[in-house]
Amino acid sequence: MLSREYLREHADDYRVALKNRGAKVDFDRFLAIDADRRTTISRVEALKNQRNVASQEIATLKKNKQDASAQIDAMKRVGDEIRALDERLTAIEEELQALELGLPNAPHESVPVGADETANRVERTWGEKPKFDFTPKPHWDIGEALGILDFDRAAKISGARFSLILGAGARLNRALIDFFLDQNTERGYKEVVPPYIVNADSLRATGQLPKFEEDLFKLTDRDFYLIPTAEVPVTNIHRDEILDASSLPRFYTAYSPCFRSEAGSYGKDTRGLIRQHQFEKVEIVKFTTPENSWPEHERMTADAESILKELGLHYRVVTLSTGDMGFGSAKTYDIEVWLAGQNTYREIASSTNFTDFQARRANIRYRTADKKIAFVHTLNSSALPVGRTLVAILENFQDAEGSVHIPPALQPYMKGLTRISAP
RNA sequence: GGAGAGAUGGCCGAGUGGCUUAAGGCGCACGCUUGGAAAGCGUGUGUACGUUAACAGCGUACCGUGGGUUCGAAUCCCACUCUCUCCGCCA
Repeated sequence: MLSREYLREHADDYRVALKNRGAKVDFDRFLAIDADRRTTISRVEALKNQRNVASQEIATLKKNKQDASAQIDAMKRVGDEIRALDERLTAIEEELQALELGLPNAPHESVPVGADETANRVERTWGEKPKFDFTPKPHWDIGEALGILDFDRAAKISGARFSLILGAGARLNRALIDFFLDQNTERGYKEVVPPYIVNADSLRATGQLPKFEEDLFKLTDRDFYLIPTAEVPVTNIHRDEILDASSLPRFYTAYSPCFRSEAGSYGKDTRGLIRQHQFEKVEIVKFTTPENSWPEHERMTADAESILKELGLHYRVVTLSTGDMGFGSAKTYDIEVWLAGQNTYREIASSTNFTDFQARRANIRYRTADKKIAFVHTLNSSALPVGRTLVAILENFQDAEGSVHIPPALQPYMKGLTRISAP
């Protein structure tokens, strides 16, 4: 959500932002309703002032045992007017809120302008593509041969886009969670275990609702949703709070399962672990002051990158273009890891500065040193997703025999196991 | 799942229709006092929206949330949410 004042006073700038995003929203309707709201408020508040003054007079008259029926009759008419205007104002406010919740964040000036991912800008690359003297296999072939991935049985248990991870693969899965959390807590992120089921208010705060309900799993009997990412419960930790400036920045990290309906993505990434209804992820979240959010964004991205470096996984960092970035984002870096078996880079982490977009929806504020109140900035990144990291390890560290070598950084988490071999 | 009790400012807590622009206390800030401090005394102390050059004034709203009754609601009525206690169930 953006401030109404900003939208009024920088309407032309925002129109450009909408065009660059390729967003189709009725911004002119928003401006018209906003103006209507303010004139209506002025009218009804003048009437309420009149009523407040009159009820003091009525109280005084009654106290002195004098007749107040003329004043009461007059106020009955004023009351009817107030009721009518209040009803109108409620309708205006409802429409205005619906419209403003549908307005995306304005991209930062450093974001490349473009319609889609072809306009994304590569910022840097780390490591090199591993070399093989055989044709590297995709992870689904490796995993099934090693007996650590079983998609057929997962389909029997649940359906398409679910996975069953077994034996050493499950052990590696667990090791990754532990390793990621250790990496993040060493860098100052506070570990939390949040709820994995949240209410609609929380999803509205982070921006998944109202526009993206179809991406979520909703419980049918109650107003509950399964979280699509730990970003949702962790960002909502401080919803409706006023934090002290001295307590900022605040860094959090959380492991969670993530649930996504992936509606509309039929036919995409149908094989393997890349796109699942349920996956696991460790997330990092930052709350900062506005003046610190951009340097903190760079540091947060570097934090996620350093985990890939520890694992020895080749990657590149790209800045998403205006047409490719998410709804609430002011700027997003995607970290794309190399997948040797599929001969391509795939998104493994998404590092976003939301500026005050989520903070306004979530009403997360802070008190500055000189006692003023302002919205915080929120940021988050994967650090890292478990399944896709598992994929990268299987594909990049396979050998000609079909075994997979465990990166040295993970070996302590695997009781010293150095490789997973065929049974 | 059943029964009961609650929800008031940063915190505690009074308040059952108009003298509440929410008493009183604690905390906090500033001032007086002091060699300095404590104590004491005094003053101040929320948020949002509207108006505005203004974070100055003025106005409106806010006593868990949403409706209703009334000239007027923290106070009366209805629904809901959350918290606590006890019972049942359960990892």
